[in-house]
Amino acid sequence: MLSFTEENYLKALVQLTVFSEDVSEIGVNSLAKSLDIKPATASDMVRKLKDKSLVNYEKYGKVSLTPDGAKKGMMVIRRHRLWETFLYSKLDFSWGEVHDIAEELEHIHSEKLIDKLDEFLDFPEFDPHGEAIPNRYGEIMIPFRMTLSEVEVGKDCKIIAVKDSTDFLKYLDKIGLTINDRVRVINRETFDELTTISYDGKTAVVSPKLADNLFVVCAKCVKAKCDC
Amino acid sequence: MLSFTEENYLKALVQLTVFSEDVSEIGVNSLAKSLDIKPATASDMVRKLKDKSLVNYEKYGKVSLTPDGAKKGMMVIRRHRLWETFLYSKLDFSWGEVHDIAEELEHIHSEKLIDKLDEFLDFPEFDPHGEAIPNRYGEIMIPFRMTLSEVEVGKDCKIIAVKDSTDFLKYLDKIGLTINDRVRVINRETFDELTTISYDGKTAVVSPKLADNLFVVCAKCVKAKCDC
DNA sequence: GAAAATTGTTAGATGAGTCTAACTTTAGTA
DNA sequence: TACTAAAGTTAGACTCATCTAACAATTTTC
Repeated sequence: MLSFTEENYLKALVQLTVFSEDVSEIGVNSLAKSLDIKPATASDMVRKLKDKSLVNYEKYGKVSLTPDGAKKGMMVIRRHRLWETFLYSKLDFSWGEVHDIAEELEHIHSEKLIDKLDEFLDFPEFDPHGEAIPNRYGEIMIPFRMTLSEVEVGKDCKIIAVKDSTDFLKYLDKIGLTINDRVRVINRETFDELTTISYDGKTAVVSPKLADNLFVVCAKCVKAKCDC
Repeated sequence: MLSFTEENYLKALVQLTVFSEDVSEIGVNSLAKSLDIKPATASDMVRKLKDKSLVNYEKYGKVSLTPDGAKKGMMVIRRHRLWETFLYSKLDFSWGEVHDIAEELEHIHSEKLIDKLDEFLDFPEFDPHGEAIPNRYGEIMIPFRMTLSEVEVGKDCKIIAVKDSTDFLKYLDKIGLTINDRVRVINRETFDELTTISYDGKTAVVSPKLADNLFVVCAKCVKAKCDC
């Protein structure tokens, strides 16, 4: 059984490699930085993970996950995202609150628990931040993502995820936009990229900064890339 | 913030003192035994807990909980029992499976999480084993307990708890008895104490051994001691 | 009340995960 | 290419929770 700490290393490695578009290996320094520990500590731990065949590594080289390590890291992420979904949709926590609690819950080991939780939540595909949830085999659909900035004028779309910064979330609350909302793009100025949208009977003008941080899918086909 | 380990000590102490009818202090040896560790380890830890004002202790003396220690231990038990209830009633786990998973879940710290979970479960008073769940202030109603053996012939009662041994649970499953069932006592032989009961349209004759291990309340007033 | 049994303490060791400080290797640049 | 900066490693130390082995205090029993 992996320790709490080992799981965190694997999770970080998945996030830094599997979920990164171009990087599939990474240095000890950046790994340490992402875990907020000293390189010396990470160096030791990477050796330990290599001994357990969870990572590939040679002294002074790069770190990458073995298939086994990737699967185990992916399961931590599965647990994290399922718990976040539970907290958000069943216990009524806000977006901002779920992460820290899920950081603890993700280390509860029972596989049966997670599969039952998955079923209880009706096999959600995305967590409250719109991140895809790996299935019980550790497989994940990484969807193409379209932002509100990319939606053509006249089209309808649906918000599936948002950039999770406190200020941004507060602003969204204020203008009454939330996940799963349907939004129509009414106009976009070529001069300054200000976008006029309508949703829920309201109309608003939003900045490109906001539009860049709202991830959406086509309201018709529910895809990020389509010809609708 | 208390460590996983410290919490387990406090939990054990609550179980050995607060929940014990006559004992309110305990020796290092029995504490060690109940935690399945060596007395030497417990001895050290007790000193540490004393330094944190969680227990009262003098060398070669007895251990007892301070009010602060008792409250913190009680909260671990609250978390444990609420999670057990969640696993049993929402995720459809069996009685026997919930304990081990709850042993891990009980150490998730967020107070808000537990209060929300409590609300989600509709403020249950008893866990699936029929044990009372402490409230958010660490207060607990320890009910008088009546067993099926004590119910007078002709009266109705409701099963609120069972002795949790695998064999016993299997037997209950087989005869179709479960928690929350209403049972009427039809007859009890003075000779061998065999009790005839009816429940759910069925009739069964049960041994004193079984009847002693089924905890019930009066079906009318939902109390263990009553004049109904 | 002294011997035996039980209970509890201390000292020293271990492994996990972390740190700092000093050193080594690799990579980037003038 | 040689120097410097960045990245990585090693050694030694610390904390936490545990152990074993030896010893000390207390309680029980005859």
